[in-house]
Formats: sequence, C-alpha cells, structure tokens
Amino acid sequence: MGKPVRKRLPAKEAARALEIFERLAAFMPEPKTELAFYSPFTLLVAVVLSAQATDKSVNKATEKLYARADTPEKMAALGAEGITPFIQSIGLYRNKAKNVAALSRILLEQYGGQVPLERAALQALPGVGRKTASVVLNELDIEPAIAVDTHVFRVAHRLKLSSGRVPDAVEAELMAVVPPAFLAKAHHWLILHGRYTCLARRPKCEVCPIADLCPSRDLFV
DNA sequence: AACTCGGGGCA
DNA sequence: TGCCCAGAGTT
Repeated sequence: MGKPVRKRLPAKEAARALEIFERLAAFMPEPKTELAFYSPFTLLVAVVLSAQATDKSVNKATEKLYARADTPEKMAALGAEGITPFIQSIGLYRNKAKNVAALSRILLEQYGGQVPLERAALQALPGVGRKTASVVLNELDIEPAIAVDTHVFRVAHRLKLSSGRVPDAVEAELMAVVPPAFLAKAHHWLILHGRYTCLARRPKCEVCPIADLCPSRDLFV
C-alpha cells in the first residue's frame, strides 16, 4: 500500500536518462500540449478529438466548435448531429461526435457539469481511454503521467528507456526512468522529438541532439 | 490480437 | 498515390 515505490535504477542508466531529458529540455518549448483549450472541459474534448488526428486539424475544428459550445450543457444540447458539422474535417468524426455528446451528458448527469479529475472516472467516459486520461491529468497538474502513443512508444524504445510491448507497461517503465523534475513535460517532449526528429521511417539522427545517447543510432546511419 | 473508424497533411 | 496521424471500442 501507500505511494508506489520508484524503482531504483542503476546509476549509469539514471545518469543517461537525466542527460537525455536535460538536453531535450534545451531544445523543447515550454507548453505541455499544442492542443488549444481554456477549461478542463474544452481540454478533455480536444484530447478526445485528437485521436489519430493532427493537433492542427483539431485546433482548427475546436476553434469554431467552442464558439458554439464550450460547456457540457451546450455540448449536450448540440448533440452528435450538431457536433458533426464542426468536426467533419477530422477523421473518425462519427465516433467522436457521438462520444463527445454522450460524454457531455454524463458530465451533466453524474458530475454536476464538471470534469472528474480522477483517472478511473475519466476512463469510464466514452471515447476516453488510458492515453486521453493521462494527457488530461498531466496537463491539469492532477497527476504526472506519460501518455504512451505511437511517437512515445517508438522514441522510448529506440532510446532503450523502455522495452514493454503494451502501453501500460511502457508508461510504467517511463515513470520509473524519467527524472522526476521532467515527468510532466516528458510526454510532450517525446511526442515532439518523434514528430520532428526521431521519425518512424527515416529518423534524422544527423541533427538529433541526443543521437550520441541513443543505442539505436547505428541502425539508421 | 485483429479490426474498424476516416478526412486531411505531407512526401 | 500511399502512408501516417497526441486512440478507443468491439469482436
């Protein structure tokens, strides 16, 4: 019971992890997310909509959507049919419109129109899984979390910061390896690093600030 | 573990 | 044109 014990790392691994994140810190911007939002509710909706979509396309859609509905009340009143036109430029829009409408109704009926700031409650909402809950909790400073998506998974494995096969295992590994001071920002940094430098097909090792710390570098150069 | 949803962005 | 995108739910 009690607080989860942070596994002690071999000194050499801990030093390498620290060096990795200190160097990333020097290259990465301050915000923890590039999704546009201004309340827990609009954050939650933005993250739900961002599944398998780019942050730019999501921001473009939510800008107009939030002008119409920025609260669970208004969103629930809009309904899936009303939400759809705003998000048709995003993929998977039928599922997402249905989920956002349903989720808004649940917030109204069960949580007094507030976003529950607790993992189990969040993940019970339609369209909200492990990854979305992690992003929301981390962004709102409720609990530090490292949401594992395709970028994070790939980058963490190449850096040998993780070796697990499923996201839950990878997140646990990263929570143990990432220096505490960088926990809250590690997710965004790993995302950006994966998107702009550590590309899936042809990573840009030649311009990578941590290439000399990467066990996988020789696979790509 | 495999499938489905999905239009837009980008090489 | 083909591949990928800040995933989640169902089978």
